Amino acid sequence: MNNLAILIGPTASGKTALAIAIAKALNCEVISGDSMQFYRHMDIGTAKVTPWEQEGIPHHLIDIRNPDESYTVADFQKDCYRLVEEINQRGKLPLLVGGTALYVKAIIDGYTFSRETPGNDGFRRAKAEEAVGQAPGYLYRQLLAVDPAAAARISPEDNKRIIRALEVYEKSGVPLSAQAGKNPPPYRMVLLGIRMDRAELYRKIDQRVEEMMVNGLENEVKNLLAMGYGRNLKPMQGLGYRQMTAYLTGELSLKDAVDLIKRDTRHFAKRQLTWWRREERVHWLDAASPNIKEEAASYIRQQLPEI
RNA sequence: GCCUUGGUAGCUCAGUCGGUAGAGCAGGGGACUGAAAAUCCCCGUGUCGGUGGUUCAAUUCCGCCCCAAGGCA
Repeated sequence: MNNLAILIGPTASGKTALAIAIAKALNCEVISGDSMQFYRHMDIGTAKVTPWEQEGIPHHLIDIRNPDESYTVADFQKDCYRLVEEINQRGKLPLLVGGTALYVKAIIDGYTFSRETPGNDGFRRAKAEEAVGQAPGYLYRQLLAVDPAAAARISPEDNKRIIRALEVYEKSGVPLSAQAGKNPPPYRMVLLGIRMDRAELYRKIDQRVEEMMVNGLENEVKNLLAMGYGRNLKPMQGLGYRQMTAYLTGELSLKDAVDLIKRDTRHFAKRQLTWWRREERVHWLDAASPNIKEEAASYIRQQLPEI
């Protein structure tokens, strides 16, 4: 049976460093579960592990797409399952390190994505335009008609989810609610989470944003724009990139842009916490503990005795 | 020293023609199945600067005091 260790925690909580320590102690290869680190040329704003920091530990699913190439949860799930297999075959332990909770959940719960309906930008744009000028709830009423079960779980204001549900129905003929299920992989899994005092977390976030500025976030975004990667691309709407683009086009002062990055990152961290707060499978480690590395490694050893 | 304008939620401010007050932001909680660092939902009691007075009733009107900003000297 394949083993899989997973490390989760909000942004700036210290996942990267802890992952390296665990990997060295337990002979791991790291699989990145971060929806922004898939993209090349986006290093500073995503706080991507540098080659130096990797200390020779293999890292997967980093720098695998250009910013204008799509890479979805379903793609990730497929790649991650494959990697878990391969790494186990090498006699090593895969360590999934995730900031993007949806992606990690897709792995550990085995989300079953609808087969024939990958995202279709054309459809989405057309749907969004169709709703312009219509009464509120226009798209939601369409969804109620074709997939009431999905509609019941989606807010009438949440147009992105409404459009996706309509997309699945119209492209496949099968309601989203009838396709979305779970099929967890038969792995022996250990799930570790980093817990940090909220005020401390927010201080770390502010500090990290300042460091990104010193490290040249502005130039990184300038280069992306110069390469032709515009603000409409998904990864360019990520934290740091969106606000810096607004600064570079003169819509924000530098100070306002930096303040917004900090604020939006705090909001993001808060949302990340919501995903895991009541997840009983997580074994929480205190970020303030001086022995966190040893605690992490020994917990994994204890849960996966045969590694 | 005098004049003016302010002092209301953590911040910026609105408001009460006298019946103890509400927005935005911050902050908190939640949802999440092919955009997810995205998207969306819910949560507002605070000596209304202090102190006297008028009044059945003052955060609101009046006096004095304190603080801040601007102006005149």
